[in-house]
Parts: sequence; structure tokens; C-alpha cells
Amino acid sequence: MNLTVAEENYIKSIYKLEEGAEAVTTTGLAYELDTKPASVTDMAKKLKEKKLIDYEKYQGINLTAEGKKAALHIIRRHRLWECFLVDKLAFSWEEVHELAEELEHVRSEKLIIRLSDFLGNPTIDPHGDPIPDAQGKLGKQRAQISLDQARTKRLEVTAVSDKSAALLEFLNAKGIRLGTQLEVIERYEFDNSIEIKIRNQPAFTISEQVSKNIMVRPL
Amino acid sequence: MNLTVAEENYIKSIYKLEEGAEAVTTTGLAYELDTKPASVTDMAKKLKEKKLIDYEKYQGINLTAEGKKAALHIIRRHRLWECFLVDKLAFSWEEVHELAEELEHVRSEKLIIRLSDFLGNPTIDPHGDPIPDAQGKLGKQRAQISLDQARTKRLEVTAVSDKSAALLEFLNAKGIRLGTQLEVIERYEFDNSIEIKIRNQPAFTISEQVSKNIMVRPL
DNA sequence: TAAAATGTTTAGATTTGTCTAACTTTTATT
DNA sequence: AATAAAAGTTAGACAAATCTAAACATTTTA
Ligand SMILES: [Mn+2]
Ligand SMILES: [Mn+2]
Ligand SMILES: [Mn+2]
Ligand SMILES: [Mn+2]
Repeated sequence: MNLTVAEENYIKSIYKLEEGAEAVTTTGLAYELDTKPASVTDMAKKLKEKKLIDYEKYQGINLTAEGKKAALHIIRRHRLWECFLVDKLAFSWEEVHELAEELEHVRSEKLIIRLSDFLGNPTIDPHGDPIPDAQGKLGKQRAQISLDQARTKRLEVTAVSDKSAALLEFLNAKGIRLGTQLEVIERYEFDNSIEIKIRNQPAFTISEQVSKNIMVRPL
Repeated sequence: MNLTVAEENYIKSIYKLEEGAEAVTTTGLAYELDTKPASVTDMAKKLKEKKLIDYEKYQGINLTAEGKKAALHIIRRHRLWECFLVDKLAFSWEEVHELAEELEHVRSEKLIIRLSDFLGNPTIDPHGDPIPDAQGKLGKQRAQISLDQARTKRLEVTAVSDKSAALLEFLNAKGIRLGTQLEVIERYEFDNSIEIKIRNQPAFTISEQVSKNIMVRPL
């Protein structure tokens, strides 16, 4: 199946939205891809034609098994390139998503196998996301929940959901990265903000919006 | 100046044909890019509009100073990626041109600077071609001529002009690579074939076509 | 449950890059 | 110089990806 760059981007976004449960809507996908609903409808017809999605007018979009497999391969390429950029070229985690967004479209089985080997076959990317293997299979993920839902005090950061430079730079400033161990000092009901403390540093407060995008596991 | 992938490929091909002296013709460029003369005429109008080429109907195509600068930046990216693929991912020289043909279009100043650093700022690529620096400047090249024109007996291979897998695989089979030292045993006037010898191995004959694509320097 | 609001699709355009077929210009040959 | 051949251009078409504006469908809300 030979996909265009646009088709690959759509497939990947559909996969992402499907992961976050519920139906993938025209408008939701348009928002995710920073395009217009009309464009999504057009592309939906093409992807249906190629049997990569199930789609009926007004009924939302879902990846077929084949579409899901394609998505995982694109995600694999994306995340391996991110590892390369961070591990080998010393980019920081807020810079790599955009570059990987382009590099992921260079299609060569051999290139990706070699790249993965070169990187030591990593299983998670710089944002804590799992990297599918060459067959498109995702390994067992460690149990993780978002910080706003965690109910224990001592936690370790395992991933970030939002890859925007805005969030990642905020986390840099606060000293929060993958593997950071933190303690919840207080949860404020009023706005669901959370006061946290890292090691011996002074405690600080983060908004609900930030806490929803930090994935953690109990220590 | 923001160029499309197609525009970048055209600019690079024009540069290549210009290097080989004489005028760049519509047909020649179409052949180089594996497209049709009509398409070249269309693109010529666009590139002229963007002031990257000088072009008048029926008068051939030439890069402007700006076009030349753009070409050198694309060539820099292409050759650095080739180095990466060969030096870090263990690809062989006949496999990398096609991959670099895609990777070269990922535009990020920072990426290329980091990549170059990571590779130790190489100055020649796996085919012996010089790599422009970050300003698009080409260093002084060592004097080299094609094997068919060389008039001394003992020579060192410095580059290959043709990057097709067909030629490169032939050279692999014959044990000819960059830096290989060879001795001309005989030149046959009839078909301009050349008998050569590498080290203590038995001599063999190569066609004029091959010899035209091997660049050498006298030892 | 009817009206309003929201979400989705269609129709028709636009941009980019390509093509074929017909035509024009330039160059080579008699 | 006239003609033939080769090279180059134009006209018109098409596919991919996008858009705006208008129409249509579904969902919400009063
Ligand atoms: Mn992408
Ligand atoms: Mn990532
Ligand atoms: Mn290219
Ligand atoms: Mn090369």
C-alpha cells in the first residue's frame, strides 16, 4: 500500500484520536490536523477507497485492521527519529516532534531497521511513548495514569501526552522530565491545581491542564 | 525562499547539468529528472518567477546567484545524509543516493548543523563528492580527471560521477572504491577500453563508459 | 417535538505538478 | 536557401490536496 504524505498524516492522527477512546469525528480530526472539516471529508473518501478506514457519511471514522497496522509503522518511524534526534544529535524533547513529523515520511524498511539497531532498539521515545517493533507490535506498557488522576503521593513521571513545545518548555523550566520523582503536597479542589515537590527543591503549583498531560506511575 | 520538493529537485538537477559545462536544455533537464520537456517548461516559468533561474523561451536555463546558493544547500543536505547512512548505518555507497534524495528535503538549518557535527564535519561524501559548508561554499577540490583522460599509469580513485546502483555494484565487484590505487596496463584504441590492475590482483578490462565515470588523481 | 445550534457533506475553485497532442522555433541537411 | 529534423512551447486535461460557501443531517434545547 503506497500512501502519500497527507494520507500518512491522516492515518496517524486517526490512530491518535481513536486511542483516546470514543468516535473520531470530522471536526475533531480537522482540528487535530489543523485543516478544515471539508478537507477531512474529502480525504475520508479516499482512505475508505483504500480500505484503510471504515467510514459512512455522518457516522465518523475508524481505522480498519490494515489502517491500524499502517499507523503503527508510521508511529514507529516517527518515534525512532525522535530518539535519534535526542540521543545522537542532542536535540531537546520539545524540538523533535516537528522534525520527526517530516522524517517519518521517508519510507524504507531497511533504513528504519538500521536506524533502530543504531539506536540500540529503543522501546520508548523521548516523550515516554512506546515504539512499535518492526512488525508494528507494541510491547506491554507499564501501567500509567495522568497526574490529575493519581491518588498516591509519591510518583514517577513516565510520559507526557501533549508534545507541544509550550508544555515541554514549561516542564523544562520546572525541572520535570521523564523519570523525575515527585511528591504531591496538596490538591486544590477549587481549580484542581496540584502542589508538587521534586526532591529537596521548593514546592510549586501546576494547573489541572498541565497535570492532565503528565503521565505517572506510583512509586 | 521557501521551495517545494519538486522545485528543489529541479534546482539541484540544473546545478548538476551546469557543472558539466554548456547550456542546460529543456530536454536534457527532462531526461535528468525523468520527466517530460513540457513539464520542464512549466517549471522553468515558476523558477524564473522566483528569480532562481534565468530563462527565456528557447534559450535554455541557468541558475541565478540565488539559485546556485539554494542548490548548494540542497546538495549539502544530500551529501551529509549520505555520509550518515554509510558511516553510521552501514549502508553501502550504491544504496544511499535514493534515500538521500528524500532526506535532503527535510529543511532545518539546525538539523543539518547538528548532523554535520555528529559526523565530524565531513568534506567529501561516499562517492567522493565535496560537501558545501554551512554557507554553501565548496572547499578547494583536489585536482582530478576522469580515468579515460588520465595520461599517467599509476592513479588513485577519488570519486565516481555516476551514482547509479548499476555502476557502483560493478565497481564493488571489481574491488574499485574510493582511495583504490590502480595501474593502467593498456589502452585499446578500438573501443577505448582500458586494462587496469589493482595491487597484486589479476588485471581486467573496463569499458570506456565505465572509465569516464571514475575520477582519479595521479600518484 | 419543533426550532436552533452544531456538525458534516457537497459544489465549485485554486494551487502544484504532471501529462499528451498539437504547434512553433531553432538547427541541421541537402 | 529550402526543407527536414529536432527541440521547445502551448493548450488543455488530470490527480492530489486544499479551501470557502452553501446545503444538508443530526443533536440539543426550549
Ligand atoms: Mn508527518
Ligand atoms: Mn514522541
Ligand atoms: Mn530529492
Ligand atoms: Mn553522493
